[in-house]
Amino acid sequence: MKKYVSLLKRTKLFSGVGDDDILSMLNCLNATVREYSKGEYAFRQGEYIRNLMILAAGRLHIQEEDYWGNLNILNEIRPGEMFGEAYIVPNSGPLMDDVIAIEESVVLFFDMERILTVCPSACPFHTRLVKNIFYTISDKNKSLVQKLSYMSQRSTREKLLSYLSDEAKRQNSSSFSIPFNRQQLADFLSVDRSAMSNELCKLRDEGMLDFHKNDFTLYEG
Amino acid sequence: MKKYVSLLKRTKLFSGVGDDDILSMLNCLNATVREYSKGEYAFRQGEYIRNLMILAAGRLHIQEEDYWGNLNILNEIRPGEMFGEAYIVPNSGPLMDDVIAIEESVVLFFDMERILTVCPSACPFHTRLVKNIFYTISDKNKSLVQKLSYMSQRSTREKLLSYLSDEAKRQNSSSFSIPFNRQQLADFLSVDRSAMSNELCKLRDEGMLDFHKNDFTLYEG
DNA sequence: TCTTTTTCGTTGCAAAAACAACATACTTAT
DNA sequence: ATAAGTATGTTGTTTTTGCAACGAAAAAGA
Repeated sequence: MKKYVSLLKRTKLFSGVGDDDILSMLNCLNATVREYSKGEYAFRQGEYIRNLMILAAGRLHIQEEDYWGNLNILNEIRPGEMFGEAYIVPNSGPLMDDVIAIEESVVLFFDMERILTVCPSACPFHTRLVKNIFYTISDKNKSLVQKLSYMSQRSTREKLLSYLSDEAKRQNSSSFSIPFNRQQLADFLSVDRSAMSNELCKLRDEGMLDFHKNDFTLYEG
Repeated sequence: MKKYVSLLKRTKLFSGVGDDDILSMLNCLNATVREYSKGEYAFRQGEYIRNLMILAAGRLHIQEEDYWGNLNILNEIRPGEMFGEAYIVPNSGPLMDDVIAIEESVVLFFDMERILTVCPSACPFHTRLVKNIFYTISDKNKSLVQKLSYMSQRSTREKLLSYLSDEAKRQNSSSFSIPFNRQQLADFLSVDRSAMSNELCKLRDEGMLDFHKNDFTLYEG
């Protein structure tokens, strides 16, 4: 387990916890390791999950196949990222996705029941851990809600406006940079790149905004 | 505070906690109450939130106005529901939405720091509370991810198929009922009702599924 | 510097969705 | 039972999007 400490201390879950404490917590949380070879399924749709996982190495895809067999990649998990946190809830039902290792991967398993059943005497950093998990999930929640608010707009134009408007708010300025190139932005908003590019230029021509590469400026009506 | 106990025991947050324990926990969590008149803002975009809230009575809308002044209602909060849980994270930045009372409303405030800083000696149900919050957020998270996976489909047809396919999985049967009428389903998937109705009928004519009102059946290819 | 690759805007076309309007079936209230 | 209201399906028109293809600009590499 020792060799994972340096990775874990950089994760959100163990942020602010010292090396020694991480080690004792790994024990406290009943941590176990499993390796997956490329192409192997870590979990399959229909299984029940009872652990919180952190990917230590490799790369995972969370994907689902619909009733008619169409594949859809929902998320890519990279080293240090937590997953499975949404399936810990009792009676949350079986996993609806597949989790597949697209590279040789190493996964750490934590006993979820032990995480939430606090043991302050034995493990002084337990409270910190609970907070960290809580914060991580809250953060994820927030970004999901935001993304949903972009995606629920009907047109490409409205999606763009709500996203850009939000970024302006977030960065507290009508001039700001976005972390996407055009293709990535289109993928993020689930629209066609060329149609989006077209719409952006229309908005520019209408005087609602201006941009140079990833730098945008919004103008008042 | 006593008069809120019967409401609180029915919330997810205090599920499994007895009346007396709820009362002592309200004290432990520094609970406070505030009333809002119809049309009054509980929070405004740009404010910082440091509490977890439960709506005791009335109705709230979480809404946002974009840079150009267009209003968008993101969520409706009903009595017993928790909100603000995503803004507790330190450095999570200011609130991006407005929270407005659309009816005379009563809101309970809980000190978030006290929730996560567990005090097992004084308050035996604290662990239970932490679990409940965790479960609530996880649940919310899960449904957000699911909805996002429907919404990220490009066409109405694909949105329908991914949603219906998921419901079949969830209810573990190719025959199942959905909790929406057509208009609600269209709103949920952010598509036009008549176009969706049209697409449903096409899918039926193609032999992929069948439906009577809210009861659906999916057929193998 | 020159070449290669990637990104971005632009266009035309086909497909799909939004919209509006209406007919029918179904519910609810009286 | 009847009338009013609501939900759903249907159709035609307009608008938007997706798609494919291409050239210019920018970035990355040799």
